[in-house]
This record gives sequence, C-alpha cells and structure tokens, in this order.
Amino acid sequence: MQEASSRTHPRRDGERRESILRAAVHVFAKKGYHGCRIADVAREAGVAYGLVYHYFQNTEDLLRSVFEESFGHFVRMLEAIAATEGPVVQKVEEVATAAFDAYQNDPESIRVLVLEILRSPVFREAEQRQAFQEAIGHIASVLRRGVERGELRSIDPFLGATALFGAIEMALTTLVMATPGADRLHLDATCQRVVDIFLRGVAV
Amino acid sequence: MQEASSRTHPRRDGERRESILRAAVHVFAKKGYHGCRIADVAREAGVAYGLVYHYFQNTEDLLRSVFEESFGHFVRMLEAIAATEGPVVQKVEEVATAAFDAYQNDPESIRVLVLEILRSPVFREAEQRQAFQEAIGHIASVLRRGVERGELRSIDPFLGATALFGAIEMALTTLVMATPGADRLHLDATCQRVVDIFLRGVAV
Amino acid sequence: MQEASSRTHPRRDGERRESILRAAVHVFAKKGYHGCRIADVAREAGVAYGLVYHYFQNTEDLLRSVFEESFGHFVRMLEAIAATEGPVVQKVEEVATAAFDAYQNDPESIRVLVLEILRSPVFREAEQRQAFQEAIGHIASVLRRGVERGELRSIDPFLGATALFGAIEMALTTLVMATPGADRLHLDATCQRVVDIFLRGVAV
Amino acid sequence: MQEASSRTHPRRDGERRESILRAAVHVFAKKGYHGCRIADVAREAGVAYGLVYHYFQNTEDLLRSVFEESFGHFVRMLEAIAATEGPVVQKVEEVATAAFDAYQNDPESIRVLVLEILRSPVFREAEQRQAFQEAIGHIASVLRRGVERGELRSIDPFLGATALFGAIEMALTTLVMATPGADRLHLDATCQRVVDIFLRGVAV
DNA sequence: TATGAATGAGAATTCATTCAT
DNA sequence: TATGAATGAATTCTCATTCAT
Repeated sequence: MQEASSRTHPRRDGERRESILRAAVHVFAKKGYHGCRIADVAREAGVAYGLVYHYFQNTEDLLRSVFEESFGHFVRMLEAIAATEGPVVQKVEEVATAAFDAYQNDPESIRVLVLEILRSPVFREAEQRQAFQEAIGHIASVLRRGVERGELRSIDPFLGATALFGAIEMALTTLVMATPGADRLHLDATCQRVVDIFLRGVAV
Repeated sequence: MQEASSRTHPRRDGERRESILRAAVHVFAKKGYHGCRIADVAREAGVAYGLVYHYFQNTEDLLRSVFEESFGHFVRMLEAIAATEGPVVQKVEEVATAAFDAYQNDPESIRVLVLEILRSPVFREAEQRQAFQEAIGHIASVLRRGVERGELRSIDPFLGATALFGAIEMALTTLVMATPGADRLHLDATCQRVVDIFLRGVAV
Repeated sequence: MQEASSRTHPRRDGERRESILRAAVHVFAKKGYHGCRIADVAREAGVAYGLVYHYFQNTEDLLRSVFEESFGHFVRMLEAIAATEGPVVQKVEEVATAAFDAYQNDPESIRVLVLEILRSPVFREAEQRQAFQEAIGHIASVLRRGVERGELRSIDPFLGATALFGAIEMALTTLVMATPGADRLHLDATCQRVVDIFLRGVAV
Repeated sequence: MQEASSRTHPRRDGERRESILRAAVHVFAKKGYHGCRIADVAREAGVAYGLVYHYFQNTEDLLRSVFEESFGHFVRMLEAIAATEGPVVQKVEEVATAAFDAYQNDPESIRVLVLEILRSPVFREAEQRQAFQEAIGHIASVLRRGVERGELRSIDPFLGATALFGAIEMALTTLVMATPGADRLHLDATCQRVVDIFLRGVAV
C-alpha cells in the first residue's frame, strides 16, 4: 500500500523492525494488548503481515519486545539515576521527573506501558516480573542511601520505593485515563506535588 | 443490578449463579481475564457451559459481574468510610485497612481485581472508568474534609487520594506478585507503614 | 447445508463421529493424507469444521483414528486367524484372502491404508510402527507353528512373514495404482497366485 | 535430464546443485517429504534459500530430482540387469543384491526412496507411476525369459515380479524402520533368504 | 551467482454463542 | 433448568516464491 517506503535499501538494519515495533505500540495504545492483531500491526506499519514473523517469533515475542523497548528504557533511566551521587531529595525528584517526562515526550508509549503491560499476563512470567521488581529496586537503593546518610528517617527503603512508585504510577494512570489532551499543563505541578508529599512523608 | 431470576427457588438459583461467579474469579486468578474461557469457568463450577449463558448474557457480562462483586464491594466500603464522621488520621487508616483486610480475607479476588480488572479493557469504557474515579473520589472527600478542618495541610485532595490509592495498590501488587504465602505476616505492618508515610506527607 | 441430517437426535452416539471418519477416508483417498484439509473433510461429511474438533483433537488425531479404524481392523483379523487352529496352508490362504477381501469390500479404505498410511510420517512414531510389526508378527506366528509342525521347511518365520506381507501389499499396490475399475475381476486369481508362489517357496 | 547449467564453471555449478540435492535427501530422511521446507534444505546445504530456486524450479522439481537421483538410478540398474544375458536364478539374485547393496551403500537415500517417494503423492501423477511400473517391468522381463526358457514354471511374469519386488521392499522397510544400526550384519543373509523363498516358489 | 527481505495465499485451530432436546 | 452438539467468524502462523541488490 505505502509504496513510498524503503523496499529499495535495507540500509539501516532494523529500520523495518523499528517501524513494526512503533506500529505495535500504536495499536496497543488504540486497542489494547489483547485487542492487538498482527494484521493490524502490519497494516499500521505498512508491511505484509508475513514480515512481522520475519522479525518476531510470534505475537508474544512482539509484545515482549515492545515491553523491553519502553519499560527497559525506563528502568535504565532509573538505574542511571541510582548510580550517580547526589542528595536524596534531588534523586527522588529525578525519578519522578523521569516518569513524567517520559509521559510528556511519548504519552502513547507510557499509556501502553502503564495500562497494558505492567499488569498484563506477560507479567505472569517470573522473568518479566523481575523487571518490575528491578524498577522498584533502583528507587529503593536511592532511598537506602538516604537513610544511611541520615537524609531520611529510618524507613524500609523497599516499602518507601513501592509507595513512591505507586503514587507516581497512579498519578500517571489518572492522567492517562483522563480525556486525552486534558491536564497536559499541570504535569509539572502534579509531579512536584507527588514528590512533595512523599518527601515530607519520609523526611527526618 | 443483576435482574434476580425467577423467585421459584431463590436459594438454589442464587447458589448456582454464585458458584459460577466464584469459579470465574478462580479462573481469572489462574489464567487472567483474557485466558478465561467460558468452558473453563463452567468446568470449574461443575456445570455445562450452556448454563453459564442462563445466568449471564455473555462473557463481558460475566466479567462485569465479577467486577461488581469485588471492586463494587470495595468502593461501597470506601463510600461508607467517607460517609461517617471521624478524625482524618483514623479515616485514612480505615481506608488502608479496608484494602489490606480485603486482601487478607480473599487474596484471590484482590489479585484479580488488582491485576486483571483495574487496568483491563473494560476500563476503556467510560462507564467503568467512572468506578475507578469513584474510588479515588471517596478517598478525596475524606482528605478534603481533613484539609477544611485543618487536620491536614493544604494539599489537592484528589492528588492526595491518588497518591494514597497508588501507594496502597502498589504495595498490594508487590504482595500479589510475590510468591504466594510470602509476607503474609507483614500485612499489618506494611499497611501501617504506608499509612504512616502518607500521613506524615500530608500532615500540617 | 445438508439440513436433512440428524441434528434432532444425537441418538446413536458416535453417529456423527463415524460420518466424519468416513468422510476423512474419502478425502484421503481422493487427495492423499497431505492434501487433506479439515475443511474438505467437514464439507464431505456435511458438517461445520468446528465439529471436527469436537470429536478429534486435531488433524493428526483424525488420521490416527482413521488408521486405527482401518489398519486396526485388519490387524485384528490377522490376530483372529493366527489364534485359531488349522493347517498352515489354509492359514496362509486366509491371511491373503483377508487382505484381498478387504480390498474388494472397501477399496477406498485399502487404498488409503496402503498408499497413505502405512508409509506416512505418522509411522515415524514408534507407537504406530508397532502396529506394522504387529501385523507381520501375527503372520510370523502362523508360519512359526507351521515350521514347528513340519508343515513348512525350516525358514525364519519373521522373514517369511515379511516376504508374504510384502508380496501381498505390492500386489494390492499395483491394483490400487491401476486405473480404478480395472482388474477387479482378477482379484481372486491374483490372490491365489501370490499364495501359490509363497507356499511353494516355503514348502518342505 | 537435468538441463546442465552453463558451462562456465562446470565443476562448481554441479557441486552446488549436488550439495543441495544431498541436503534434500538428508532432510527428507529426517523429516519426511512433507515436513521438508526449502529453508531446511538450504540451511542443511549451507546456502541461502533463494539459491535453491536458482537450481530448481520449485519444491516439486526438487523432489522430482531427488527421485530421479535415487529411484532413477535403481531403475537403470534393473534395466541393465534385465538387458544382459544369464540364468534366471543369477539374474534374480542380481536384482535383490542391487536393492540390498543400494541400502548398504546409502541407507538414507533408500529410506527416502522406500518411505517417502514410492508411495508419495508425486506418484499420483501418471508420469511418475510409470517409473514404478517400469521397475516391476524390468524384473518381469527377466522372469518372462526364465519362463520361456523353461528355467521357471509357468507363472505370470508380472505377478511374479510384483511378489519379488514386494518381498524385497518389505524386507528393506522393516530394516529401515528398525532402530538404525540394528541388523546391519544380516543384510546379506536376509537378501539370500528372500531370493531363496522366491526362487523355490517359482521353480519348475 | 548469491542473498535474504518481502509478500500473501492458505490452513489449522479456537471459542463464544445458539439451540434442540 | 440443564446439557452439550453444532456453528462459523476470527486469528495466528507457515512457507513457497519473487525480486531488488
């Protein structure tokens, strides 16, 4: 259909793969993971559906890849934040900002991540749940350091991380569930407020 | 809500319907909503699958009913909590306790609620999302009163409710995702700590 | 399509199953095992293809069932022949007659058996090959008794059985491969001649 | 037969084609004709699958070529045996030996020939069935001469050939079906015994 | 020659739902 | 009420074949 595309040069390796992945995110966002048909993804990407199987084992592999792209990226950001030094207050802000920025930059991906992937059946597999724990783990390590340094009162870092992650995720969920377009402006304010409540809650 | 069937054998009828509903919760818990086949539910309930259609319009109606049973019940509890007077600190504790108790009493239902229903496609329909907002709304009204009375500092009640609800839900999620049986003992402690962080965060 | 059929009474249990099985034999005969589509079988049987899956797990199960029906029947006949007493000469005649009669009575089934099943990939599984060995085994036991009683010269019964079985099967194969209708008349004569050559070959 | 390709690199070309053909035999032997995918053959041969189409029109052409290589070779051997003079007893031995030797030299090809090709759908086409008749025909002509010369009793040569061919093929089938490696030693003995039974059966 | 991305027809299989009994 | 045979739309996945490079 889209004759314009690059059937000429498979130049950048993975160009096609990338576009299929993007299309999948799009379809997930529109119809949900379980409403996502390979045919839809292929049409969205402008390729024959056989090609999807050229790049991905099957539907599940496709979902897994989308997950890795989106959540994996987020986890790596958290990892980076946790890896660099700095006062806890600032680190917590960085964590929240990372999440809200990601939403601002690519709301569709975050919508899919939050609504479709995080609690979906793919998380039934231990391997994937681990990624979830990992995210919380990075936040926990930030908090642990804060407690050790006396920047925070003596809380259970893992529990604190869970609470922060939950508060952020739920805030994003309500944003994501709201009519698209609404509340765009309040993003930064919302982020600040969540951080504010949390930091006061764990302050010495 | 559910058009109670003919009054001939009130008990019997309700029993059958009830057992199918319980079976559905069981199957949702085991295989997830999208892995749930009518045939599975019928087998689990020990009835012919044709009978499921006697009590429920279709699959979606079945899911909606499960939702009604579990989340509806929870929302009504929140509503009751919000409706009665009392210091905010106690009310917030009641909210958290309601959630953690529900988990303790019927973990399977909560697992389904948390993992399958809250973010599932049924929530794509405005009608259902409303129930979600409703839950947060009840909590918000508790907080609003607290702010008005000066029991809490001046926060946005809706945002505060979102943060609390998110923290609780994420705590339950990690519990639910953890190996079954683990951490059962720490439920009360966990509940207290989440409440503690939140209350400090919003204290005057 | 065929509204005339018995959707009224599932009276004789397996009536439908039986007709699907017959249809499968028909389609195997016409298009070969690998050319056999479930849709073809269903159309031939005059049922929806979903029904095929009601009675059979999958295509392979269907084939296996056809095999059991046809070859199983033949093996049981050989078993019966081997189980009853009588002079070897007569027993060998009975074996050959059983095969040629089966062909005369239901050439289509035998065609499928000989051309499609005996050497098909289903025989790659040990379980099925065993049925093959079993058939030869029954013939071998007939010959063994003959050797023991001095009715035959001292040959290896298993090898003898293999030779006889092979000669019969190849004779049927050439019949089956010939234009349908041809040679019908010579069946009895052919049978006698094969038996004749074999019996002379193993006579004392 | 096979339209030898351009004479530029006679050896190279033939080598490639040859290796693809060998790979095909290998895959047929392992997975059966219908389980044989062009991609499998290409991988086995260590070439890109597009190249297969350089040397063969399509899958069927590939199969036909494999057939040509294996069965064609065998038929030509039978033809040669039938064409040279000699006592029938010796000729029959030559026929059987040709088959058993072929098996000893290249069991995989014979396995494919016996299990995959002889009864496969390609034989549904008259053109190919002819090759089958041809093999039996060569044997029949040997027997006919034997009858004419009074070396054999008055049997129908075609029927006799069918019986001999069937006995040999079934003996090979049981060998081929047996666990690989077993009975290798008894090949010559088996061959002799089959010939022995047959020759006595047709002796004057 | 050689490669492998791209295509799409075709087949198996699933499962919600209906309905005669 | 209760059963489960029957239906068929919908979907996934496979694989031969083409073709630009």
